[in-house]
Amino acid sequence: MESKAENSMISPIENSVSPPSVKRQKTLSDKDSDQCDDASQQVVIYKNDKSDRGRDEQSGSHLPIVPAKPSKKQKRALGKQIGAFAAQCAKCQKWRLISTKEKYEEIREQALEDPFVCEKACEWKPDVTCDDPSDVSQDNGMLWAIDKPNIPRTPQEWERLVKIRGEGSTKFADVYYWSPTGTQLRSSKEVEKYLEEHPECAAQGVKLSHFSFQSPAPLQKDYVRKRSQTSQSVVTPTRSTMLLPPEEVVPGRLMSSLQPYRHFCPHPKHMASNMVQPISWEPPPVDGNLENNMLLVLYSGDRTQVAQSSSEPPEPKSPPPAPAA
DNA sequence: GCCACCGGTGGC
DNA sequence: GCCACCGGTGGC
Repeated sequence: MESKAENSMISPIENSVSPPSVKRQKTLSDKDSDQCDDASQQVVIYKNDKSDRGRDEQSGSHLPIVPAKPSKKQKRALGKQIGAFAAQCAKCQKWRLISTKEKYEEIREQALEDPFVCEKACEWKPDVTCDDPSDVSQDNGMLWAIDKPNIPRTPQEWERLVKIRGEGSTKFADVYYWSPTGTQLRSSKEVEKYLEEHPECAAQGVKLSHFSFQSPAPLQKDYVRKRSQTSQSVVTPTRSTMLLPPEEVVPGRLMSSLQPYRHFCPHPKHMASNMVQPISWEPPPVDGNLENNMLLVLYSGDRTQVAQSSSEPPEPKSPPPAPAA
C-alpha cells in the first residue's frame, strides 16, 4: 500500500557535541556570556541501540563500526540528534535530502502552504526530478520520526536543537534553543524571560512566536514508554519495535559518511560522495492525519558511528511493520 | 561543581 | 493521553 504522505521531511541522526560551539552549556539561570562564535557542527550517524544509562543492552550489530571512539567526556556530550534532513515530494512521494538545516527549516515552515516537490531540490541537486530514485533508504540503524510542519524558522544567530532521548524514556525528545549569547532555553517561558532581559533581540525582530518547542514523534510507536509502564517494562527489540529486521536491511546505506549538514552536498561533485545511493523505497507509513504530520525526521540510536560505503542496490523495502496494537 | 539527560506533574 | 515545564541527579 502506498503511503499517502505528501510532502514529508526526514532527517537522520546527527551527533553534535554541542550546539554552535558554545563551550559550556548554560541555562537561563546562568549568566550570559558574550561569546557567540560559530563553530561547525559534527554529524555522525549512529546505529539504533538501547545503551543509554545501561538500561538495556543490545549486541549483534549488523553495521560496521568506525573505530574512532570519542572520549568519555565527549561521549557524554554526544547526544542523539538529527543528522540530516529529507523531505518527501508531494507529487512522487520520493524522499529528497535537504542540503542544510536552514533549508529544511524553510521548507518545513512552508510545508502546508507550499508543499515540497522534487523540483525544489534542484537548488542543491541540479536537475533532480521525480523520475530520479529516492535519496534515502531505510536502515535499521536509523530511527525515524515525524516532524511537525509549520514550525517557525529559527531566528538568525539562534540554534534550535532536538535531542533524542533513550528508548524507553518517558519522552521522545527535548527541544532546546540556543541564544546568540550561548544560553540554553528549554521552554517558551524561558524564551520569554530571555527576550525580556535582552531587548536587543526584540530590536532585531525576534519574537516569542518565532520559537516552537514541539518535538518530533518517533515512527517507532513504542520507543517512548507510557507513563504507567515501569522501568522494567522497557521495550525490547522485536519485529514490531525494529524498523526492519536485520535480514531485510541493507547496512550502512543511509547517510554513510555524512558531512556536517551545514556543508552537506553544496556542490554536485560532493553529491556523489555525500548523498546516499538512491534506491527505490516506499516511505514509511504514518498513522493518522498526514496533512498535519507531513514532516519526518530520521534519527538513529546509539553512540557507535556508522560509516560504510554503499553496497548493491537492494530490493525495494516494505515499510516498517505497524506496531502491535 | 556542572550539566546532559531523564522523570514527574499539572494543566489541558 | 499528551505536552509544557522544570527539578533532580548521575556521570563527568
